[in-house]
Amino acid sequence: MQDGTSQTPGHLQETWLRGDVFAANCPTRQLLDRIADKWSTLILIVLGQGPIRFNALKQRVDGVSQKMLSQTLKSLERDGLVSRSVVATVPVSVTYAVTPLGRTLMAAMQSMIDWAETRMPEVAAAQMAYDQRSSDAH
Amino acid sequence: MQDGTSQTPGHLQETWLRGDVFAANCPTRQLLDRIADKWSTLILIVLGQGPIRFNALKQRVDGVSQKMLSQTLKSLERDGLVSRSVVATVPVSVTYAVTPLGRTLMAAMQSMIDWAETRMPEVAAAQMAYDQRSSDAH
DNA sequence: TCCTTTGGGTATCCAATGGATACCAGGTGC
DNA sequence: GCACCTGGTATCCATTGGATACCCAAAGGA
Repeated sequence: MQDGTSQTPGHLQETWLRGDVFAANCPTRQLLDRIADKWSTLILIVLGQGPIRFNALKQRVDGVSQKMLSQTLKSLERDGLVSRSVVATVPVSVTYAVTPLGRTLMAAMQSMIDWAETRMPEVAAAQMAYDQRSSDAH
Repeated sequence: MQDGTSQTPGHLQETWLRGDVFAANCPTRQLLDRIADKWSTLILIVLGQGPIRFNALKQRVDGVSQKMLSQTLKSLERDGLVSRSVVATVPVSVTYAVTPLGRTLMAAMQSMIDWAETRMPEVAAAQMAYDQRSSDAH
Protein backbone atom coordinates (compact mmCIF):
# COMPACT_ATOMS: atom_id res chain seq x y z
CA MET A 1 0.00 0.00 0.00
CA GLN A 2 1.39 3.33 -1.05
CA ASP A 3 0.30 6.10 1.19
CA GLY A 4 2.69 9.01 0.98
CA THR A 5 2.53 9.60 4.72
CA SER A 6 6.01 8.29 5.37
CA GLN A 7 9.10 10.34 4.63
CA THR A 8 9.25 10.47 0.88
CA PRO A 9 12.39 8.94 -0.59
CA GLY A 10 13.28 9.38 -4.24
CA HIS A 11 11.61 6.25 -5.49
CA LEU A 12 8.24 7.42 -4.19
CA GLN A 13 8.64 10.65 -6.08
CA GLU A 14 8.95 8.57 -9.21
CA THR A 15 5.76 6.85 -8.19
CA TRP A 16 3.68 10.01 -8.23
CA LEU A 17 5.40 11.39 -11.29
CA ARG A 18 4.01 8.39 -13.10
CA GLY A 19 0.57 9.72 -12.35
CA ASP A 20 -0.71 8.16 -9.15
CA VAL A 21 -3.34 10.63 -8.20
CA PHE A 22 -4.45 9.18 -4.90
CA ALA A 23 -1.58 10.75 -2.95
CA ALA A 24 -2.17 14.27 -1.69
CA ASN A 25 1.23 15.51 -2.84
CA CYS A 26 1.08 14.52 -6.50
CA PRO A 27 1.32 17.38 -9.03
CA THR A 28 -2.02 16.68 -10.69
CA ARG A 29 -3.72 16.93 -7.37
CA GLN A 30 -1.91 20.14 -6.50
CA LEU A 31 -3.08 21.64 -9.77
CA LEU A 32 -6.66 20.52 -9.16
CA ASP A 33 -6.56 21.99 -5.66
CA ARG A 34 -5.85 25.36 -7.29
CA ILE A 35 -7.95 25.54 -10.42
CA ALA A 36 -10.69 22.89 -10.03
CA ASP A 37 -13.31 25.33 -8.83
CA LYS A 38 -16.29 27.00 -10.39
CA TRP A 39 -14.54 30.18 -11.62
CA SER A 40 -10.79 29.79 -12.20
CA THR A 41 -11.03 28.14 -15.60
CA LEU A 42 -13.75 30.48 -16.86
CA ILE A 43 -11.74 33.50 -15.80
CA LEU A 44 -8.61 32.15 -17.48
CA ILE A 45 -10.51 31.57 -20.73
CA VAL A 46 -11.89 35.09 -20.78
CA LEU A 47 -8.48 36.54 -19.91
CA GLY A 48 -7.06 34.47 -22.77
CA GLN A 49 -8.88 36.78 -25.18
CA GLY A 50 -6.68 39.62 -24.06
CA PRO A 51 -6.02 41.89 -21.08
CA ILE A 52 -9.18 43.13 -19.46
CA ARG A 53 -10.19 45.28 -16.52
CA PHE A 54 -11.93 44.11 -13.37
CA ASN A 55 -15.45 45.27 -14.07
CA ALA A 56 -15.37 44.25 -17.73
CA LEU A 57 -14.21 40.78 -16.66
CA LYS A 58 -17.03 40.63 -14.12
CA GLN A 59 -19.53 41.32 -16.89
CA ARG A 60 -18.10 38.65 -19.18
CA VAL A 61 -18.03 35.88 -16.61
CA ASP A 62 -21.73 35.48 -16.21
CA GLY A 63 -22.84 35.13 -12.61
CA VAL A 64 -19.56 35.62 -10.80
CA SER A 65 -19.77 37.75 -7.65
CA GLN A 66 -17.34 40.55 -7.02
CA LYS A 67 -16.05 38.68 -4.01
CA MET A 68 -15.29 35.47 -5.89
CA LEU A 69 -13.81 37.32 -8.86
CA SER A 70 -11.47 39.28 -6.62
CA GLN A 71 -10.56 36.19 -4.62
CA THR A 72 -9.98 33.97 -7.65
CA LEU A 73 -7.89 36.58 -9.45
CA LYS A 74 -5.72 36.96 -6.36
CA SER A 75 -5.19 33.22 -6.27
CA LEU A 76 -4.39 33.01 -9.99
CA GLU A 77 -1.95 35.89 -9.61
CA ARG A 78 -0.25 34.18 -6.70
CA ASP A 79 0.12 31.03 -8.81
CA GLY A 80 1.84 33.03 -11.55
CA LEU A 81 -0.91 32.35 -14.08
CA VAL A 82 -2.31 35.88 -14.24
CA SER A 83 -0.71 39.31 -13.90
CA ARG A 84 -2.30 42.37 -12.36
CA SER A 85 -1.34 45.92 -13.31
CA VAL A 86 -2.67 49.09 -11.77
CA VAL A 87 -3.01 52.04 -14.13
CA ALA A 88 -3.16 55.46 -12.44
CA THR A 89 -6.08 56.77 -14.46
CA VAL A 90 -8.70 59.09 -13.07
CA PRO A 91 -10.52 56.48 -11.08
CA VAL A 92 -7.70 53.95 -10.75
CA SER A 93 -8.10 51.10 -13.23
CA VAL A 94 -6.71 47.60 -12.81
CA THR A 95 -5.93 45.38 -15.76
CA TYR A 96 -5.55 41.62 -15.64
CA ALA A 97 -3.75 39.47 -18.22
CA VAL A 98 -2.61 35.89 -18.67
CA THR A 99 1.12 35.30 -18.10
CA PRO A 100 3.21 33.12 -20.43
CA LEU A 101 2.92 30.31 -17.87
CA GLY A 102 -0.84 30.79 -17.84
CA ARG A 103 -0.89 30.51 -21.62
CA THR A 104 0.80 27.11 -21.50
CA LEU A 105 -1.90 25.95 -19.08
CA MET A 106 -4.61 27.24 -21.38
CA ALA A 107 -3.08 25.33 -24.27
CA ALA A 108 -3.31 22.18 -22.12
CA MET A 109 -6.94 22.98 -21.30
CA GLN A 110 -7.91 23.40 -24.93
CA SER A 111 -8.59 19.71 -25.54
CA MET A 112 -11.08 19.69 -22.68
CA ILE A 113 -12.83 22.72 -24.14
CA ASP A 114 -12.99 20.90 -27.48
CA TRP A 115 -14.36 17.82 -25.70
CA ALA A 116 -17.09 19.89 -24.07
CA GLU A 117 -18.14 21.35 -27.40
CA THR A 118 -18.45 17.98 -29.12
CA ARG A 119 -19.50 15.67 -26.30
CA MET A 120 -21.72 17.61 -23.92
CA PRO A 121 -24.88 16.60 -25.80
CA GLU A 122 -24.03 12.97 -24.99
CA VAL A 123 -23.69 13.88 -21.33
CA ALA A 124 -27.03 15.62 -21.40
CA ALA A 125 -28.59 12.56 -23.05
CA ALA A 126 -27.04 10.23 -20.45
CA GLN A 127 -28.48 12.41 -17.75
CA MET A 128 -31.99 12.30 -19.14
CA ALA A 129 -31.78 8.53 -19.51
CA TYR A 130 -30.60 8.21 -15.91
CA ASP A 131 -33.38 10.41 -14.59
CA GLN A 132 -35.88 8.42 -16.63
CA ARG A 133 -34.64 5.15 -15.11
CA SER A 134 -34.83 6.68 -11.63
CA SER A 135 -38.41 7.82 -12.02
CA ASP A 136 -39.33 4.44 -13.52
CA ALA A 137 -37.80 2.63 -10.56
CA HIS A 138 -39.73 4.87 -8.24
CA MET B 1 -20.57 50.03 -22.95
CA GLN B 2 -17.19 48.79 -21.82
CA ASP B 3 -15.62 46.54 -24.37
CA GLY B 4 -12.67 44.38 -23.53
CA THR B 5 -12.61 43.02 -27.06
CA SER B 6 -11.38 46.29 -28.48
CA GLN B 7 -7.91 45.30 -27.27
CA THR B 8 -8.38 41.67 -28.26
CA PRO B 9 -6.22 40.23 -30.99
CA GLY B 10 -8.72 38.49 -33.24
CA HIS B 11 -6.76 35.32 -33.74
CA LEU B 12 -6.72 34.68 -30.01
CA GLN B 13 -10.45 35.05 -29.79
CA GLU B 14 -10.93 32.39 -32.43
CA THR B 15 -8.44 30.12 -30.71
CA TRP B 16 -9.95 30.16 -27.27
CA LEU B 17 -13.54 31.16 -27.59
CA ARG B 18 -15.60 29.26 -30.07
CA GLY B 19 -18.67 29.29 -27.88
CA ASP B 20 -19.68 31.96 -25.42
CA VAL B 21 -17.70 30.83 -22.46
CA PHE B 22 -18.94 33.63 -20.26
CA ALA B 23 -22.58 32.71 -20.84
CA ALA B 24 -24.14 30.20 -18.48
CA ASN B 25 -25.35 27.91 -21.27
CA CYS B 26 -22.09 27.31 -23.14
CA PRO B 27 -20.84 23.72 -23.29
CA THR B 28 -17.51 24.41 -21.60
CA ARG B 29 -19.30 25.95 -18.69
CA GLN B 30 -21.73 23.06 -18.46
CA LEU B 31 -18.80 20.66 -18.32
CA LEU B 32 -17.07 22.72 -15.63
CA ASP B 33 -20.28 22.84 -13.60
CA ARG B 34 -20.13 19.03 -13.49
CA ILE B 35 -16.50 18.07 -13.07
CA ALA B 36 -14.70 21.20 -11.79
CA ASP B 37 -14.82 20.14 -8.17
CA LYS B 38 -12.33 18.71 -5.75
CA TRP B 39 -13.02 15.01 -6.38
CA SER B 40 -14.52 14.25 -9.81
CA THR B 41 -11.27 14.37 -11.76
CA LEU B 42 -9.31 12.43 -9.16
CA ILE B 43 -11.96 9.72 -9.08
CA LEU B 44 -12.01 9.51 -12.87
CA ILE B 45 -8.22 9.15 -13.02
CA VAL B 46 -8.22 6.31 -10.49
CA LEU B 47 -11.13 4.60 -12.26
CA GLY B 48 -9.14 4.96 -15.47
CA GLN B 49 -6.68 2.42 -14.12
CA GLY B 50 -9.40 -0.21 -14.19
CA PRO B 51 -12.72 -1.15 -12.55
CA ILE B 52 -12.59 -0.88 -8.79
CA ARG B 53 -14.91 -1.35 -5.84
CA PHE B 54 -16.22 1.38 -3.57
CA ASN B 55 -13.99 0.86 -0.56
CA ALA B 56 -10.86 0.24 -2.63
CA LEU B 57 -11.56 3.47 -4.50
CA LYS B 58 -12.01 5.28 -1.21
CA GLN B 59 -8.56 4.11 -0.13
CA ARG B 60 -6.90 5.22 -3.36
CA VAL B 61 -8.39 8.71 -3.42
CA ASP B 62 -6.57 10.06 -0.43
CA GLY B 63 -8.77 12.10 1.88
CA VAL B 64 -12.16 11.67 0.23
CA SER B 65 -15.05 11.11 2.62
CA GLN B 66 -17.54 8.33 2.10
CA LYS B 67 -20.26 10.91 1.60
CA MET B 68 -18.44 12.81 -1.13
CA LEU B 69 -17.26 9.62 -2.85
CA SER B 70 -20.79 8.28 -2.97
CA GLN B 71 -22.21 11.61 -4.10
CA THR B 72 -19.57 12.23 -6.77
CA LEU B 73 -19.87 8.71 -8.18
CA LYS B 74 -23.63 9.14 -8.41
CA SER B 75 -23.13 12.37 -10.33
CA LEU B 76 -20.54 10.84 -12.68
CA GLU B 77 -22.84 7.90 -13.29
CA ARG B 78 -25.72 10.23 -14.10
CA ASP B 79 -23.50 12.05 -16.60
CA GLY B 80 -22.71 8.76 -18.34
CA LEU B 81 -19.01 8.96 -17.51
CA VAL B 82 -18.93 6.10 -15.01
CA SER B 83 -20.85 2.83 -14.76
CA ARG B 84 -21.93 1.12 -11.55
CA SER B 85 -22.52 -2.61 -11.28
CA VAL B 86 -23.80 -4.45 -8.26
CA VAL B 87 -22.49 -7.97 -7.73
CA ALA B 88 -24.60 -10.13 -5.43
CA THR B 89 -21.74 -11.50 -3.37
CA VAL B 90 -22.01 -12.29 0.31
CA PRO B 91 -21.86 -8.72 1.46
CA VAL B 92 -23.01 -7.01 -1.72
CA SER B 93 -20.09 -5.58 -3.69
CA VAL B 94 -20.35 -2.67 -6.09
CA THR B 95 -17.88 -2.09 -8.90
CA TYR B 96 -17.32 1.19 -10.68
CA ALA B 97 -15.74 1.61 -14.11
CA VAL B 98 -15.20 4.33 -16.69
CA THR B 99 -17.57 4.23 -19.66
CA PRO B 100 -16.35 4.72 -23.26
CA LEU B 101 -17.60 8.32 -23.07
CA GLY B 102 -15.66 8.77 -19.83
CA ARG B 103 -12.53 7.47 -21.54
CA THR B 104 -12.77 10.13 -24.23
CA LEU B 105 -12.95 12.77 -21.50
CA MET B 106 -9.92 11.30 -19.78
CA ALA B 107 -7.99 11.47 -23.03
CA ALA B 108 -8.85 15.16 -23.22
CA MET B 109 -7.72 15.65 -19.62
CA GLN B 110 -4.36 14.00 -20.21
CA SER B 111 -2.64 17.14 -21.46
CA MET B 112 -3.57 18.94 -18.24
CA ILE B 113 -2.14 16.07 -16.21
CA ASP B 114 1.05 16.33 -18.26
CA TRP B 115 1.09 20.07 -17.69
CA ALA B 116 0.82 19.55 -13.94
CA GLU B 117 3.74 17.15 -13.92
CA THR B 118 6.05 19.49 -15.81
CA ARG B 119 4.89 22.94 -14.70
CA MET B 120 3.74 22.71 -11.10
CA PRO B 121 7.24 23.57 -9.81
CA GLU B 122 6.94 26.90 -11.63
CA VAL B 123 3.60 27.52 -9.94
CA ALA B 124 5.12 26.74 -6.56
CA ALA B 125 7.99 29.13 -7.31
CA ALA B 126 5.58 31.87 -8.39
CA GLN B 127 3.69 31.40 -5.16
CA MET B 128 6.78 31.75 -3.00
CA ALA B 129 7.82 34.87 -4.91
CA TYR B 130 4.33 36.35 -4.42
CA ASP B 131 4.32 35.61 -0.70
CA GLN B 132 7.79 37.11 -0.43
CA ARG B 133 6.63 40.31 -2.12
CA SER B 134 3.61 40.46 0.18
CA SER B 135 5.65 40.15 3.34
CA ASP B 136 8.12 42.73 1.99
CA ALA B 137 5.29 45.16 1.32
CA HIS B 138 4.10 44.60 4.86
C1' DT C 1 -27.44 -16.85 21.35
C1' DC C 2 -25.17 -12.74 21.06
C1' DC C 3 -21.44 -10.13 19.30
C1' DT C 4 -18.59 -8.61 15.76
C1' DT C 5 -17.11 -8.00 11.06
C1' DT C 6 -17.92 -7.02 6.18
C1' DG C 7 -19.23 -3.70 2.00
C1' DG C 8 -21.65 -0.02 0.64
C1' DG C 9 -23.79 3.10 1.69
C1' DT C 10 -27.39 7.12 4.66
C1' DA C 11 -28.43 10.43 8.47
C1' DT C 12 -26.88 13.89 11.19
C1' DC C 13 -24.32 17.58 12.88
C1' DC C 14 -21.11 21.28 12.55
C1' DA C 15 -17.44 24.10 10.20
C1' DA C 16 -16.05 26.18 5.96
C1' DT C 17 -17.29 28.09 1.51
C1' DG C 18 -20.00 31.02 -1.67
C1' DG C 19 -23.36 34.59 -2.89
C1' DA C 20 -25.96 38.98 -1.98
C1' DT C 21 -25.70 43.17 -0.23
C1' DA C 22 -23.74 47.13 1.85
C1' DC C 23 -20.01 49.83 2.44
C1' DC C 24 -15.35 52.25 1.49
C1' DA C 25 -11.67 55.44 -0.80
C1' DG C 26 -10.96 59.40 -3.16
C1' DG C 27 -11.24 61.98 -7.19
C1' DT C 28 -14.83 64.11 -10.65
C1' DG C 29 -18.56 66.53 -12.24
C1' DC C 30 -23.19 69.08 -11.14
C1' DG D 1 -23.22 69.16 -0.75
C1' DC D 2 -24.44 65.15 -3.51
C1' DA D 3 -24.12 61.55 -6.59
C1' DC D 4 -21.05 58.64 -9.42
C1' DC D 5 -16.89 56.13 -11.09
C1' DT D 6 -13.55 51.88 -10.29
C1' DG D 7 -12.00 48.25 -7.70
C1' DG D 8 -12.39 46.39 -4.27
C1' DT D 9 -13.79 44.83 1.58
C1' DA D 10 -17.03 43.69 5.37
C1' DT D 11 -20.89 41.44 6.72
C1' DC D 12 -24.53 38.28 6.81
C1' DC D 13 -26.82 34.13 5.63
C1' DA D 14 -27.65 29.81 2.68
C1' DT D 15 -25.47 25.98 0.80
C1' DT D 16 -21.64 22.64 0.74
C1' DG D 17 -18.28 19.51 2.64
C1' DG D 18 -16.22 16.66 6.28
C1' DA D 19 -16.54 13.74 10.51
C1' DT D 20 -19.03 10.69 12.77
C1' DA D 21 -22.58 7.52 13.77
C1' DC D 22 -25.72 4.50 12.15
C1' DC D 23 -28.06 0.91 8.85
C1' DC D 24 -28.75 -3.74 6.49
C1' DA D 25 -28.06 -8.55 5.93
C1' DA D 26 -25.20 -12.48 6.10
C1' DA D 27 -21.13 -14.94 8.06
C1' DG D 28 -18.17 -16.37 11.68
C1' DG D 29 -16.70 -16.96 16.38
C1' DA D 30 -17.38 -17.80 21.58
